Amino acid sequence: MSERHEFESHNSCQVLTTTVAPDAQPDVGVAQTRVPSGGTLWNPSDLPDAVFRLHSGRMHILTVAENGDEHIVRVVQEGEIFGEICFCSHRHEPHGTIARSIGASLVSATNYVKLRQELRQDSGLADSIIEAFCRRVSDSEERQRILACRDARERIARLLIHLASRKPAASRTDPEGDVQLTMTHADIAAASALSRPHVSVVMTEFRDRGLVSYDRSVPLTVRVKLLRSEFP
Amino acid sequence: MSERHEFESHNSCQVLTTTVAPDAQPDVGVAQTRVPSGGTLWNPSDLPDAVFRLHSGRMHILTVAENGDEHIVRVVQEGEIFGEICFCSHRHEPHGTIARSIGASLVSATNYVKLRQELRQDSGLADSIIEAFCRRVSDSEERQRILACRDARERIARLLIHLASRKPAASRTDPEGDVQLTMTHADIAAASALSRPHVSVVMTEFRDRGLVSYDRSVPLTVRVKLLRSEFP
DNA sequence: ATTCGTTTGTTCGCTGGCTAACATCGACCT
DNA sequence: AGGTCGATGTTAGCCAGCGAACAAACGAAT
Repeated sequence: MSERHEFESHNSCQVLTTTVAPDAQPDVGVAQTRVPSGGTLWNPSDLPDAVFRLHSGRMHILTVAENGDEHIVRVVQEGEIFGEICFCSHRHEPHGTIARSIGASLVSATNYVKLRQELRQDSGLADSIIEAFCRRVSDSEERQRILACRDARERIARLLIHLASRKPAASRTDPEGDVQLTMTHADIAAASALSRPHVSVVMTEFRDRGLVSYDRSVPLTVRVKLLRSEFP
Repeated sequence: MSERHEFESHNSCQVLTTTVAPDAQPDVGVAQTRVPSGGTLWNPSDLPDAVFRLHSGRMHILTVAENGDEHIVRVVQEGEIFGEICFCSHRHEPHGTIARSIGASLVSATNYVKLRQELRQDSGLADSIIEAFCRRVSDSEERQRILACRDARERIARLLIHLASRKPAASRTDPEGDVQLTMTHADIAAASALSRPHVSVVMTEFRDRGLVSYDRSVPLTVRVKLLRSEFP
């Protein structure tokens, strides 16, 4: 691959690290590696030259700050493609993330040269990757719109609607269209760029108005239709 | 192409509309169409089945609200790929945007079936498209980070740095690293989700502190290094 | 020159959300 | 049981930024 591109930073090409192709076909006849529970598939010092497919299990991609704080960048589900591909001149620098297996996982590995060959043969793979990108960009742009709201109520409402809509249909069995989310007020605060106390205030108000329901030890349920009608 | 994916909305697959592959090789021997100044390449009622390459000129992709308000979604530069590709079940619905030529433009057209064929033959094209996606996601995520800043000064500073960094190196001839941007305070306000008056206040302050320079009829110059040192 | 529209500068009162601080609840451990 | 820890509820004071409103400066059109 050529080195035509000199990105200002490594960010632009790090994107694929966390881009997934949800519906790519599982490879047949490719060697699979077993990662034990809590094991790492790569470390911050590894070079970004590998692409993986998760056949079973679950992986967290996370950054570790100097003080040891961990931040989960992405959760990889079964069947997804993930890994480190780098298109810029920083390709030969380590990437700084960790891929940790939650439970035992089965993965197969390849590299970007092979991936590109596969891309040319398997048009379904290309579709999957392009779709994954489209989803990712669409998600990111929606979050921008949410953060651009100046009203806290609206910001939280839109965030909840967005998160609920993004949940795969399989996990949304409720006939009313209600969706369960497992996140704390602090998580909502972080995602909406609001303070945690104010999130609690607004959420309490939403609960009183019947837009959401939750309690200590009762998970958050979002009444999507109601929220949508109140925040058009 | 299969119709495996049923997106919740049209948004996820509309992304390619405005995704560009900046460094794709110009086609050789492909028929080129001339679009006169102010002419449209597509209209809101057209179906999203075409992909274009802009050989020369400039195009605006914009939405038109009911009241006639226009909103520029993207500016397409020479050499970029753009158009309407749709991977979901909404493929046969019109897309609602207009592509208008700013000055006379020269474009060549294809469709997504051909594009995918080309993808399999021309690995450089795949690189370009993947890189374009990576840039786009990276940009979008940076904007999220900017909007998440609670302090107006920091928000504007980061936005200016971001916009300056995104400008192609060719247009940044200044040895000091200063970058010129052509946008009004209202534009900055829209991009940073702040009120226009407050943007003016902060910008005046920045100018007094020498972080930027501008005046009526003098374009905005961003002193990137200075800004970076003040807002780490 | 005059008019018009657009961009920028500036002020003022108001309020929404922040910070800080603390209380309460429930789960989990031992 | 008690103790610990994280999540949630709640309040008080403060201030950054909003909205509204207006003035000034400039360009373009007539």
